[in-house]
Amino acid sequence: MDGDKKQERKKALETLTRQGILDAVTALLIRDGIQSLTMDRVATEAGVAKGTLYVYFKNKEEVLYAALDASLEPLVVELSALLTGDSAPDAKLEEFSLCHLRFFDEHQDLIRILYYDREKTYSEKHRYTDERYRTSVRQVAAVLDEGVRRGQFAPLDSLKAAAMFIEANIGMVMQRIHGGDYGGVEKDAQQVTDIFMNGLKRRV
Amino acid sequence: MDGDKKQERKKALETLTRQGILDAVTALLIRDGIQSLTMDRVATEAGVAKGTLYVYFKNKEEVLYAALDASLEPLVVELSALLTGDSAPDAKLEEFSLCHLRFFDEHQDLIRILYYDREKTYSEKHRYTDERYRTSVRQVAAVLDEGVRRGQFAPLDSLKAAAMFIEANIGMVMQRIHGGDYGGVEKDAQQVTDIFMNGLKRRV
Amino acid sequence: MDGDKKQERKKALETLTRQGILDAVTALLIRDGIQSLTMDRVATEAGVAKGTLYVYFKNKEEVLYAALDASLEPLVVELSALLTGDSAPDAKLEEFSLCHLRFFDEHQDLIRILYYDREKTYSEKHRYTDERYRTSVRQVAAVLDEGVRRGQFAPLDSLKAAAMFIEANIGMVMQRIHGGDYGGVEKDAQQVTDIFMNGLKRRV
Amino acid sequence: MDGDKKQERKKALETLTRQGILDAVTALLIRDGIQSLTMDRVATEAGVAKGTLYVYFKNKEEVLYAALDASLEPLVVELSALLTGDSAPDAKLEEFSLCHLRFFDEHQDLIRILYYDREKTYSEKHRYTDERYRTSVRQVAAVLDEGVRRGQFAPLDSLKAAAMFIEANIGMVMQRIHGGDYGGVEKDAQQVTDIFMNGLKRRV
DNA sequence: GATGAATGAGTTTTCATTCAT
DNA sequence: TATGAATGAAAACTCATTCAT
Repeated sequence: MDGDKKQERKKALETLTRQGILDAVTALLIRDGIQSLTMDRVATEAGVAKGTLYVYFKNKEEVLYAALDASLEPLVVELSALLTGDSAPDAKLEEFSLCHLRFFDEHQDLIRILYYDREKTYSEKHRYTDERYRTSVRQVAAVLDEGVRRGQFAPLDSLKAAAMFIEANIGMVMQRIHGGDYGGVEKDAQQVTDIFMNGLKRRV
Repeated sequence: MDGDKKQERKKALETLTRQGILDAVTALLIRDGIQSLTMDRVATEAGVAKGTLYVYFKNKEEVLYAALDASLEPLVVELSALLTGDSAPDAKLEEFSLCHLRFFDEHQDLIRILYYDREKTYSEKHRYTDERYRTSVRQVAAVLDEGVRRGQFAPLDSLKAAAMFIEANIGMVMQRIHGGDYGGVEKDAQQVTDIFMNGLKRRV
Repeated sequence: MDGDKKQERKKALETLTRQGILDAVTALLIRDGIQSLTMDRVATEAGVAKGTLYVYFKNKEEVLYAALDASLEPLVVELSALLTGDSAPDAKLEEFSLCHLRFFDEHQDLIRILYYDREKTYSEKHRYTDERYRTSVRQVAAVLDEGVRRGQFAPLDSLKAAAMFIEANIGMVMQRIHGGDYGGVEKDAQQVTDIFMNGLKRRV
Repeated sequence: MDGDKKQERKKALETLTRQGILDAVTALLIRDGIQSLTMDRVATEAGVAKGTLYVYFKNKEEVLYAALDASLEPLVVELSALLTGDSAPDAKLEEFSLCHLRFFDEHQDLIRILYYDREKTYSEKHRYTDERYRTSVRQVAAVLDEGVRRGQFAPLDSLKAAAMFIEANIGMVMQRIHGGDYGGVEKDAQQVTDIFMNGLKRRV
């Protein structure tokens, strides 16, 4: 039967429009920032009518939410897999830095959206970005705790150290962006690792 | 002549109004965030007419800019003094952490304005907050360079490490806020210092 | 041949769809009022695609028109039959009240549609509801005229008295609804009849 | 001092704008009905900017509410005074009819707004019109009760009879409008009175 | 300087209707 | 016939800014 095929093609088309909208949002966000993001512009950029946006999304907030979600999904998934994997704690942190820097090396402009526009994007209920952030903090903290248990790291307040670590990575990314650095990710990841690994290490 | 006195009184009154407006902005910013800051509300909160705002400031952007400036001035001045002072590099970093944490311990809500609302606040030309941030990065980097020169710290990319350090401090503040921590600033500052000092230390 | 059968079945199905749409409209009208009636909701409620509505009806107005028509048809037919029947004028009025109250006792929510949403529903050309109302007025007026001719009622402006009578009945229904009365229709019909019969009666 | 004068003039001007808006709403309501009432048109009709509407009223609902309120205020006040006055019950009802007819004779178009657009105008919370209507019903019912107590009227369900009476008066107005009647108010009021007085009268 | 009424461009959102499949 | 994705005109509402007093 070709009913299935039709269904399939239809679904594909739908996804295409939806994705087109999300891409448009991301593009606009990167190009002009969140302040000047209007539904009008999104529609124009996506090449659809304004009304179409409301066919796929309930309101502006949802579009924004979905777009950020889609953009950051890969990073979130990768980091999460990495942190909850089987490697040793120090290896995990090293990987984390590398992964983080690599992602934003390829998607430099997303950092502005992710970290500069943090919180403001959403209404009070919807702090999704923040939730994602909190999850990262907790996962890193778990890794630190494991390191302490294994005697690799000195005892510490793991949640706070985790926040420090993550933010330090962000700082590194931002500094790279500001300095116009492209490439050389490994060296920078190394520096983060060096400082933190030594800083955390149990001192004998 | 009492022309002078009049002039004086006038000036004093003017300063009072101006300050009143800035205080209103800060209060509103802390209370409701940047999204819901309107000139209308500022005027109401300050107890002046809407038109008065435009007597003292060119436009909304300028009001916001001035208010943030006024709020963060003390911190900026203190950090700047500290970083460009005569202490040893490691002592400076330690002081920096302590000072940073202390300030946001007392003005917890300002961190949201300062770091979450970063960039979005201003138009392209006016990245004042960011400028202030860049200055801090440079100053910390200078301290690190000095530390390297003195052989206290291992060689490093000082700008990047500076960004890491500053962001790590911010991470600590945010974690404190999230955890609802009040007080105990010294212990947390100690953890930042511990990790970074050991991390930066020249290894023999 | 089964062409006929096919045709038949087709027609039956068509009628089913059509009726389903009308039922959906009535249900929505009763549930949420006319303000929130959208073609989208009608389609959803009826379980058909939005486009289908336009297969069976020219536009929203026609759907609404047809739905109200279908809902009120029974009452209109009954009242009309009653008023143009063979009973005596006073009996007719008595029956009218009873019938009117009974109908809206069973379909309480329709009164809102019928009398509150009167006129607003339609464009200038289409005052169908109103037309139906005018017909009722004329029919009741004819009954009154007959009563006058027979010497039962005192001479009067029959159209105006008819309007009064009909509206008085509506007033009774609304009061019943407002008071949350269910049942006891006969007693209330009796009061309408009592007042009007005595009021109209030729005084000797 | 002329500070007072200034204040006065200012207030007068404000009231003028406000009243101008309300007049515009009433005019549009009468001319085109409630369906086509848009804030845009109100602004144009009132000769002010759209934004000005929102300076004086919170939203569309409030404008509508205020306009109807202002239009019907005189009638409501007059009827209320009349019904709660010192006259005998039958005189009150007679006066009511006369007053009611007279008002709508002069403001024929308001009846459409008042009675056709009843309820639909407002959101669920705001049934002001309806509240006004309920008050009238109660006041008339009180008059009827008083008539019963005095032995002028036969015992009855006063609230329901009151609703009947009021609606009958509305029916009369609508019939007059439909018939294009102008003037002759007294005769029509007489008919309402005749029918109801005789209908209500205690029968011996 | 101080006021605050008035502005109007700009924004989000709705929804009846169309049309290619 | 039936679909439902797409449309776009129209509506409500916001708010920084101006300007006459």
